[in-house]
Amino acid sequence: MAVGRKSIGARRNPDSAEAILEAAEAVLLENGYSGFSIEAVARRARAGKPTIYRWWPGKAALLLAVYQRQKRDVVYSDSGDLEEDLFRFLKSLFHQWHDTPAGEIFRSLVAEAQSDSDAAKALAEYAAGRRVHTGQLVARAQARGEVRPGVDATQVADLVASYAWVHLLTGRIDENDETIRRAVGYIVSGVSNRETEAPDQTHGSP
Amino acid sequence: MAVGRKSIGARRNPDSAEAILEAAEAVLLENGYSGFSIEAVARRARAGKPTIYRWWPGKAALLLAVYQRQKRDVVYSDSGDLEEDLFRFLKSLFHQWHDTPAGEIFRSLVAEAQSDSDAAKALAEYAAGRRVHTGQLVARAQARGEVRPGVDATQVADLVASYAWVHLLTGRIDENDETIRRAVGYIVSGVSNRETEAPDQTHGSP
Amino acid sequence: MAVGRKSIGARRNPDSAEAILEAAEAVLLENGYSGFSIEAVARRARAGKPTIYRWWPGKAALLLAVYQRQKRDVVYSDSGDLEEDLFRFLKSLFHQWHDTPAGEIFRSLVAEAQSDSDAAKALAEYAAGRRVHTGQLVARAQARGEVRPGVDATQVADLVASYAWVHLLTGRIDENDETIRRAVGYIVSGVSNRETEAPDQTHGSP
Amino acid sequence: MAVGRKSIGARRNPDSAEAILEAAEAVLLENGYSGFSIEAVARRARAGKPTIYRWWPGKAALLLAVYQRQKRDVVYSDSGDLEEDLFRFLKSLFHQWHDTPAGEIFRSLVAEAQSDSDAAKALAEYAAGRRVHTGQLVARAQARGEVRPGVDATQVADLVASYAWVHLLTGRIDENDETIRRAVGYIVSGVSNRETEAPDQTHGSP
DNA sequence: ACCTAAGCGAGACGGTACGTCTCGTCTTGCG
DNA sequence: CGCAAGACGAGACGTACCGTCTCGCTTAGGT
Repeated sequence: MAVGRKSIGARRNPDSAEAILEAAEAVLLENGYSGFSIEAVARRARAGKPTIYRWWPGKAALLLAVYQRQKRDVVYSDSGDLEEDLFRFLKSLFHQWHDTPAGEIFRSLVAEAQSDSDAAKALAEYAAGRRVHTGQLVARAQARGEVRPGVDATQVADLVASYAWVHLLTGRIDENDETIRRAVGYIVSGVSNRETEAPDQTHGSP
Repeated sequence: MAVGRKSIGARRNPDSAEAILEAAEAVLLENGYSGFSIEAVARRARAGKPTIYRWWPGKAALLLAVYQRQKRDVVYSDSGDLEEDLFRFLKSLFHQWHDTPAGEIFRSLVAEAQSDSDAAKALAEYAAGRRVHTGQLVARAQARGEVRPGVDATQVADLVASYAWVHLLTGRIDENDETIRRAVGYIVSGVSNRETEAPDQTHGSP
Repeated sequence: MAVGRKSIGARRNPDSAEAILEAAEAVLLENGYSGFSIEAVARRARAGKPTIYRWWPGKAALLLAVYQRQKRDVVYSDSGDLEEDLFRFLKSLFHQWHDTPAGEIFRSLVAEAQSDSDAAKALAEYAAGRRVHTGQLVARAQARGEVRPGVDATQVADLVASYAWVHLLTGRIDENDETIRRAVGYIVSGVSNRETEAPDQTHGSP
Repeated sequence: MAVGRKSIGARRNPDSAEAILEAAEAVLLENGYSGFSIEAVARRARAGKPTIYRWWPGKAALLLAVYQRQKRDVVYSDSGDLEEDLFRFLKSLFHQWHDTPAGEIFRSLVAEAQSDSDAAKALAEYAAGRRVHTGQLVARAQARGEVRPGVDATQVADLVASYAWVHLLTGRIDENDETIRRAVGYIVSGVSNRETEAPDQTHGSP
């Protein structure tokens, strides 16, 4: 906690930016989105409000910066089985959202995006990027013939991501493995090439 | 617009409640969620703030009431084809969200739920209810053998609803028909019983 | 505490009036003037607000009624010595203000009179009446030749009453006897007929 | 009327304080004590409410500040005759209370002091100071042998001030000269050293 | 014996003010 | 020129009372 941080002359002090982001994350974690205010962040960071506004135009931008600062180490496995890959991806994502500030931050960002157009734009761009990224899992499966050729990989990713988002937004990121796997199964078998298979006899065929 | 609305005795005046909900909806539409405040609603409804607080504990509850007041005439068709039914459902939902205040209200409600636990609880309950409801479409298809026996109808509804929610929250409710139909197709064929079918050659191979 | 008090037909129920005045006094005593509100009185008296407003036009009138309801047993002695009579009067008044709700009530009434013209009018009338009344002490002394003929008895009473009021309003009703007696002495010897007397060598010349 | 008043850095802006006090005085004058509210003052001063609360803890403190801001130029003459001095003092005081906002402000302050202990304390201190101050008139007369040695000058001032206060509080500051002079006469001759005099043949002996 | 008139408790109504919070802007003085 | 600091105008928050209104009830007095 940088105490007595001062100006480093006529230029931007990166320590301040860092302290602000850290404080923002801490405030978000401790008091939730409703307690997240520029004032609170400034107080916590021992920074002046103008210093925050100088670097980020407002709450939304700060929130976004906090989210992007999170090092995202979601697993993008390549087991050779799309269903397994997507399951692991969701598990990893839910785990990250559950055990790190990332979930709270992302929730806040989505909320903010509903009233702030800048945040909305940023979120849309971010989401599109993630869809393409996650879509590569599907595209890979498609390349090895696991998925039918005509399938839109990005849209499959959209379905998976939407499932994850809504679980986050409705407080269901502690969903059990079986349920997650089943959901993934519905999607994967919907795009699968293995037509003869009779997948997902959920509760086990004898 | 009831002018000079007064007390009707020692009990709630439905006119006031109605005027407040109407005003809330109007404020939300005109100024968006960020401009939605109890003060603004009171002003618009020509009601005292305490009158609002008497009936709704806060912003979240009012928002929820406004949403529930919306007469929801989403189409739950029964065409005998699940894919068609779900497509029509999504189309109808997107249309309602796009052309009536419902979309803006629901966006606001989801946002509110990220910081207000009452709203979160209410939203969770509401969402669960809708999943069951929409799930009946799937259950019906299951009953007529269109969907495999082991499939969890509610969870299929969850996938469909999640797709819709995220589209709303990321400003994509003007999604084109083909894309929607494709997404539905992925899910439906994933739970379908018609194993021999080669579904969804989306862009049609000649 | 009259429970379940009801209407007694098409006329005022004295029990209600009584209960209201009693409640008003109690509220004033317990919470002071700042906590004295029609709502609080109604609550305490288990009376409807309109019942209060039906009989008293507002806070001021109620306050006045409460004050007048106090049985005032201020001593108007007739010792044959004006100074003694006035001293006893002040002592009695201070004692009453100190040991009964009367003081708090009167303070409140004076305060109310500064913003409410009805209370002001009522207070003025009341004060004028008291001046005349107390003036009789002086007039009696005048009749027996103790006070000079030209002296305005009412005005003397005014001086004495003013002294008392200001002591009440500035929290000095616990003034010690000697001081009170001295003040009275100044006034009385100012109107006295005994010109040869050298009165009130307070701190005693031997 | 300072328009577009802004912050002048991390310290109090005297313009704001001044504007607030001025507005407070104006509100008090125009709407009386009953119309005197922090909101009204803020509105009139084009100031935010927190700016007021930052500098004054509440209504009472603001009222007191407004009163103290009044430049008090009450006449303290030294004619060599105590009766004349006190008469002129009262005349000057009544005139000030009548023709400037001072009277309304002081009335309000006394009223406030009946429900607010801070105001009560401040008023008590102020009043004590004034008694000492006015007492100097008497002490001076005492020094030149006009007043008996044992007399408590402060207490005489108390009598005079009480007379004035109560006249203010009961709307009698337009009292005629003769009456005022007579009242002063009663007090002065009560403490006078001139024992042979037959003062105050008020309505004239032929 | 019925009817009507008024009082009763209750509590909702449209308002205003309270004192606190955060917003985003502004200006200082130090480094 | 960046920085911490914090005051500024603005306005929303949720609560307390204001004085008015209407309800459903009681009861008495006039018919």
